[in-house]
Amino acid sequence: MSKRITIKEIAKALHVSISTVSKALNDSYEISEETKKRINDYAREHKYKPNSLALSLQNKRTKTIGILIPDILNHFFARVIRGIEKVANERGYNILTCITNDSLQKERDTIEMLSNGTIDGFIASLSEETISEEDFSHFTDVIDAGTPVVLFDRVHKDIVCDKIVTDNIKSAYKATRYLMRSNCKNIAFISAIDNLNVGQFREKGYRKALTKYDVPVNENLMVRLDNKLSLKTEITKLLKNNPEIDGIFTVDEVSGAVVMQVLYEMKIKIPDQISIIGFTNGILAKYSSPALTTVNPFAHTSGEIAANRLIDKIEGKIPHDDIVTEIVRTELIERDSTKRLFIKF
Amino acid sequence: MSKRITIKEIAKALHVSISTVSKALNDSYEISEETKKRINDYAREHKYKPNSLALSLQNKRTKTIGILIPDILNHFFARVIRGIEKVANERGYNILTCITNDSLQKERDTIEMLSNGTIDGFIASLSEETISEEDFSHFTDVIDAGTPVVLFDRVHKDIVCDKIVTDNIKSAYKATRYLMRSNCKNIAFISAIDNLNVGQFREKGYRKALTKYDVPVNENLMVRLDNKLSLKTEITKLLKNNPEIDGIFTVDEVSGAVVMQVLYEMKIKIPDQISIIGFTNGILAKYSSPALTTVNPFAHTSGEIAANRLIDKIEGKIPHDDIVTEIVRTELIERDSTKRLFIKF
DNA sequence: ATGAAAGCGCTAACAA
DNA sequence: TTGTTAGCGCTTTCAT
Repeated sequence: MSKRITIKEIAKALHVSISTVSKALNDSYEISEETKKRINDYAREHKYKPNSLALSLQNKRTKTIGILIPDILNHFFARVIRGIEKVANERGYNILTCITNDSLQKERDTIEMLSNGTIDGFIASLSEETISEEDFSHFTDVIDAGTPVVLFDRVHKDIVCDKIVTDNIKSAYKATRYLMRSNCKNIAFISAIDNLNVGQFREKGYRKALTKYDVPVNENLMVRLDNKLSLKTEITKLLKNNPEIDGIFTVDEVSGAVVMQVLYEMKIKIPDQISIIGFTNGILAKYSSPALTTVNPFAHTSGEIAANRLIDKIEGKIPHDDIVTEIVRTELIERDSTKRLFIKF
Repeated sequence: MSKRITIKEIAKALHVSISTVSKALNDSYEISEETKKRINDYAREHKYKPNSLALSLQNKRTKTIGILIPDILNHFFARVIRGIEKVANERGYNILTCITNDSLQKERDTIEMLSNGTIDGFIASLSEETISEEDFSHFTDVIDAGTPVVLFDRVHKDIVCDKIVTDNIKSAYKATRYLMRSNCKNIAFISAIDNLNVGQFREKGYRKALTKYDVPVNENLMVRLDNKLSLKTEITKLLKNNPEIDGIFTVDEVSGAVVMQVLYEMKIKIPDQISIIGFTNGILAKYSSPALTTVNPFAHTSGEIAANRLIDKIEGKIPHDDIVTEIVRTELIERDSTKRLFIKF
């Protein structure tokens, strides 16, 4: 790799000892201004860069944090990464992004691979498989070993660590209520993430809102899938079989878009005939036709919070046993797939 | 950080020397089977993991590659990362993802930060600012220092290194030709990336196709912007002023979606009245209503090629001065925003 | 077959 | 104010 100059070479060139150079470079009070200047000048001139590996080996910290996300094509995760990246950067940390591809094995391997001094801590969102298999030993192991871990979005109660989650129930509740207030009487529920607890929380919020306003929950109006494979078919079926539907709440990014595609094909007018609210404020929502009203989960903020929390732990600013679950609020972004309301949301 | 067991501790516990342990763990022929077994058993039992920092310091290689991308929310880049991640992983490398946010300074800082032993090589796509400022010293410096660099998508001729690029001219040519073959007579061109060379190549392809088929280029039918700020306004203006438009070729992901939004608002039928072909096969294209016919740049493949190339260089399988520019072909994905053609594309 | 010692690049306690 | 030395965790000659 690069033929960089080392402290040793500077020492030799300037006829001083290695430690003098080290101290001078670190602006130690022990070294005379004159020597400091000589050394620093020489260092600058020869583009000296401390070897971070050696530093890390010494300090027992690498100033990098490992991020584990199930999928980088998911807009929510991508935004979270951005948030993490931002504060990591501000606080002098690098991020090491790893994609688990929703595989338990990959998640395990990655953690294994990185917890040998490569990273100071993890920020992770659990893979689908991990959640369904309920195997968390790889996480509990590193946590037990003293590595700080912050989980976000897809978390699990059996993993004891800091967590950053979206206020799923409440946002789903509000979204559903919004549809009711805009006069929808038959509100469908569509999920392609029924296998994830976040999906179930959103369902809970949906049910809660209906119940609260004395609307009986109609199970026929609910599509609950574990993936997007049969999404289009199921949605089409739902709409064909239930022409009374006048509102739809979708709990994942893709479902919203697919609903709009089906409605487009069926030539159903949005929001005149059917109103839609989606979840996740990604490009899909923003750039759809019409633009989709959606719950915005503040992904960027979540990332920032997670990073700050983790770094605080790493740097010992927060004791290890101080464990919290932070709930990040959401907002509803009103666009053109719902009728405008003039009462406060 | 984690209180892992070290080679030294194993040595002490088993009353052997450090080097014996090291050799045993590396399955050296010098060590007796019996000792090896004792040591390996003990290591396994105590979950010994070699400290990768120490290894890297020793070997002068870290087995991590740094990725620099302008924006993670861009679907193309996200897919490239996936491709890189895949082969990196297969070949035992980690990836360190850094987002430059299209800032020259950030790009410079990141390279600076990582080229001190943290990474073995870079895979990068230039930031907008870097391209417009034409300041590449940070790249040439690391390249001169011997660090392998592979550039992809947004590259520049003044940086001498391996490059992986999409066949922009040809794909734009084909897309435009496709529109002509589907009987479009007045094909508009829309770009929100006029500041990038990739955008200009696509424009070149568009012009080339028209010229080739003796259609005069009408500059009034071209919208060329440096960003998406006024995109919607300009597109609306374009369509209002030029009702003869019956085909649109957009060269970036967002433009395609915005065109569809405008068309939706203007109640223009796709593809009956206007056909559209977009660029970048992201979710936006796949899930729009109607689904967008688009040029698919094989982002994942590009990532794989870049990673393989870089690792080959790192591992010395390819000499440093063997420099290539790999052109990755594209495909046209026919969906519902264009009329079906029955002649081969 | 095993171990002592040097060294990767750096810091820091201690000596001078 | 400057230098010596040990050590971070590991590999690798070179003895033994």
